[in-house]
Amino acid sequence: MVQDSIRILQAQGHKATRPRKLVLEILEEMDRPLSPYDIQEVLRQRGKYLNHVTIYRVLDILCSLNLAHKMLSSGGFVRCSLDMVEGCHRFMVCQHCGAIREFADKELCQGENEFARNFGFHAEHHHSELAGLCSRCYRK
Amino acid sequence: MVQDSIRILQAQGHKATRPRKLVLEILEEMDRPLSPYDIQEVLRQRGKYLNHVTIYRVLDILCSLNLAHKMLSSGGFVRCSLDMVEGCHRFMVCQHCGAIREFADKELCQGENEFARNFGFHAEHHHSELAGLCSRCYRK
DNA sequence: AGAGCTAATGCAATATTGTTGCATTTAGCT
DNA sequence: AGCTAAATGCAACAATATTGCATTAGCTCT
Repeated sequence: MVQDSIRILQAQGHKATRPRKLVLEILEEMDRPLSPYDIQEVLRQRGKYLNHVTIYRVLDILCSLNLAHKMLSSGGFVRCSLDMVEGCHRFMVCQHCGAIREFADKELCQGENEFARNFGFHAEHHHSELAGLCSRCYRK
Repeated sequence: MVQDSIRILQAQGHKATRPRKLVLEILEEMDRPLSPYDIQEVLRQRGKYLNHVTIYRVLDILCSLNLAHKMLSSGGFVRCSLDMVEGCHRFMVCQHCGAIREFADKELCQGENEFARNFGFHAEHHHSELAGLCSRCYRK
């Protein structure tokens, strides 16, 4: 999976560097959003080091290629777990445990687009966050 | 309009203070998101002063009562221009001029809820931002 | 494999954004 | 007018993010 992302990076003319691999690995393992400093801390615990500026820059690129997303409510980053619907990024955010789950749906986007069009607005991409409880936390 | 918000504040046991009125006035006039420091700057230009901490605290309250919203993409705040659909906050964000337009729609929420339910997720509120071009900017 | 070129990193400094504790002030009540 | 709890301002600090520049390290081409 990290390999896939690396290949996409390279296809876009970016290099396959150690920091990029490390950041991708961390995001891969986590199902909750991590801030750049969180990522730095996780790495530190594993005896590895990256400057936070580097992490910011890696995340910028990943986001620009939709390989990661910045969660708006928390400011943290998650890796993109889909690649299906262009410009449609929807997330369920568990308010209790912080877990993230991404989904996408063309019909929802069309619905939003239609609504927007009525106001003369031309939508290009959608980012939606649903706050609530994941199945695990709901049971309690 | 500011008066309406003030009344809601009071109904919730909050006081009708000068800082709260000032912040509401500024948000009222703007159709784009303002950061707390932006608000402070606008006030300064009018010869008024509020501590930024105060502005943060006012905005916290306004958001908790849904009288304002924090725009996730920019971090800025806008006043709430609706009060129709509980827990449904959708925004068109013009990428060119920064203008914001809020909307809400029960069906969209039901659609998202249904999707979530299939993953065992129980959604409580929705915050969606559509990036694109407003009618004015689209024409260019 | 090694050399060269350019992109990427690390560092230091700084800017921006957000938070906390506490003394002082003020809105709303009697 | 006076009382009291709530709200503000201040100061200090914490967290997050950005910039310029010297150094390093991927990648390409022998």
